[in-house]
Amino acid sequence: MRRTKEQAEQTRVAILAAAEQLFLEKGVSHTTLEQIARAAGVTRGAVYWHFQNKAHLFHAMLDQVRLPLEQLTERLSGCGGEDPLWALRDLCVGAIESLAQDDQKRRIFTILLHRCEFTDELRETEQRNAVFINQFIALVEQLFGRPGCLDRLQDGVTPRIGARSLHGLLVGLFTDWTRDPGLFDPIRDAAALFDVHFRGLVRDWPRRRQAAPPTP
Amino acid sequence: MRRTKEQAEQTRVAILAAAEQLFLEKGVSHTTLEQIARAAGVTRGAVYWHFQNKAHLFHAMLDQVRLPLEQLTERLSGCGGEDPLWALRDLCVGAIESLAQDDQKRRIFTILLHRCEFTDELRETEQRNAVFINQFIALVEQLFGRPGCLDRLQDGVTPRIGARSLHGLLVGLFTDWTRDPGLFDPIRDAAALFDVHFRGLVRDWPRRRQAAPPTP
DNA sequence: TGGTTTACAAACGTGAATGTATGTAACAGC
DNA sequence: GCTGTTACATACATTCACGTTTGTAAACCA
Repeated sequence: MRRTKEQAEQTRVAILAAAEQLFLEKGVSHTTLEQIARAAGVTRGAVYWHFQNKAHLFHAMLDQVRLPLEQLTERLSGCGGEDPLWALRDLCVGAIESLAQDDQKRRIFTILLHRCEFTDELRETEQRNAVFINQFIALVEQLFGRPGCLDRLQDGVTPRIGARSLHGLLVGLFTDWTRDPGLFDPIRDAAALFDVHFRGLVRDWPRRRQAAPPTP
Repeated sequence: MRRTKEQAEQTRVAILAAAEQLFLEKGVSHTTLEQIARAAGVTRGAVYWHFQNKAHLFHAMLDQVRLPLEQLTERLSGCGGEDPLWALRDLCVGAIESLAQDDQKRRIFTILLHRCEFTDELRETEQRNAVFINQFIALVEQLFGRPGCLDRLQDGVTPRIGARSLHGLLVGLFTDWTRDPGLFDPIRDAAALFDVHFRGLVRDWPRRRQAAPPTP
């Protein structure tokens, strides 16, 4: 019984959703395509029609969340008139907060950090991941090196060290919270968790964001 | 051809070493006991004699590094006459530095962070891991709350937030460096990476460790 | 409206990994 | 020196997941 194009797309997302759930519960390599198909209400035939194999399915799943994330990061390099250090801080805080608000993001990051092994078959996914991370670090490092920022860094903090420590904190908080969502409350605590670090990075880091200067 | 007791122990460590190497290369669930056995120069019979199954083998492998780690952490709660904040800082720096010095530790942590999925069969391992992490966080939180420390924390930094952010940084640096050992040099950079954070945590964090007061 | 292609379902063949059961030679104790 | 046990090797049975192939009804198009 052939479906219409919309129905086909519907089963595609059903497969993706089922995979997401099962990967989260049982781990990527312990989840079989048969289980995914059954959970999506189809057979393995449908899975193999929409995706080449499990690795491609996994890749497609990650794309749902990586693409918007990359856009968000690129926005930093533009960074209009406002303080780029505050923009960076807001980006970090927002990233943690969004974990609590966006259930799909939470699931997918939990899978990425705790439920998959980066081995040969996922090597390509790992590479793209590494590229994104390196771009982020390079961007932050370059941001810290800007004339308006560099002189605001604490003594002894180089752009290189600052970028790497900040990314470490970001990744660590992602890892910790996805492992145990009870460890802290993203909405309430994210700002404080990063402000600790920014106070170590930036001289005279304000305790609270000062009001924006009135735009004439 | 039965072996003597020492020889038997020798094959046991050979199996553990082979598993360590293969888990690192191919991921835990993508490594078969047959491959481990061949790499160790034995057959699956030997593996099943020494270990109940792959999960128990994995568990035994982790014990090689977790047990000394737990001792190290517990030493913090004692924390003799010296400044407990500096002791904590040294513990963190030393943890990162030891990654570069101890190859086995580096391999096992890489496996833990990037080459295994915490699923049903490793649930027990995951639990013990979580217990250790929670103990570490609780210990740091309690340390920050001590009379001699609490008043040295920066305004707005609670023991709760301080402990969680510090652990986040620690985990993130582990994760980042095991993913890409070229990202920074543990020996050269570990101190700077943590000092950024400690400056955000503690008031008047010294740029360099001042000489210890002369012991009378 | 008839042929073509789509979107799957069902069936097939295959290799591989697991756990267990059995065999066996040598060590360790008496 | 005999025996029970150890430290494995070998053989076996079973299950399971994968990839491919074939079948098919319905949608899409001319």
